[in-house]
Amino acid sequence: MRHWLVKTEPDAFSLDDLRRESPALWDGVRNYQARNFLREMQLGDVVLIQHSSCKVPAVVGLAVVSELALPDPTASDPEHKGFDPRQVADIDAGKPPRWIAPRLSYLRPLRTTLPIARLKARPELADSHLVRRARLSVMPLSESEAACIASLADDTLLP
DNA sequence: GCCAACGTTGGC
DNA sequence: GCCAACGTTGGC
Repeated sequence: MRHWLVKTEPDAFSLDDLRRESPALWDGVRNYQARNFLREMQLGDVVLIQHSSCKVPAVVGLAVVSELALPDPTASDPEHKGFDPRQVADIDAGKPPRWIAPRLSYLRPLRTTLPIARLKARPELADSHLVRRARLSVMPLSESEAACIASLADDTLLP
């Protein structure tokens, strides 16, 4: 079982929104590195939800991967902001969809929410994607990184 | 709202 | 295939 971290803007879709709408399609990813990580997700993997572009950016809760990478419907919708005509072309050509979305099921809030600033200060996380890769919206956590976060959050990070 | 750190686009 | 211009993300 792997741990992942995903970012979401709470004004658009918060952890509470996920709780109410669980399970929810995690759509809208339009970055190839993030997409590749979405492809690697396995059923039962635990996903840390991080609120971004808000007052206190922080890891706030947990979800679990409950359905694997589906074609992202928002990429096929011309009315949608994330529309990408190449998605339609891929599907018409019988190719794997360019943009995908897993389904995530709400688990729980962290007992202790973890502001990003606090995580960035931790030497154990200095080499993590979280600290090193700006703007990446989906990333894996190593076992040691997950253990560090589990300790800080006073949570097992287990389903 | 600023701006650094990216990723993407398109002319050549 | 290079790279300048441009757009976006997201912490601060």
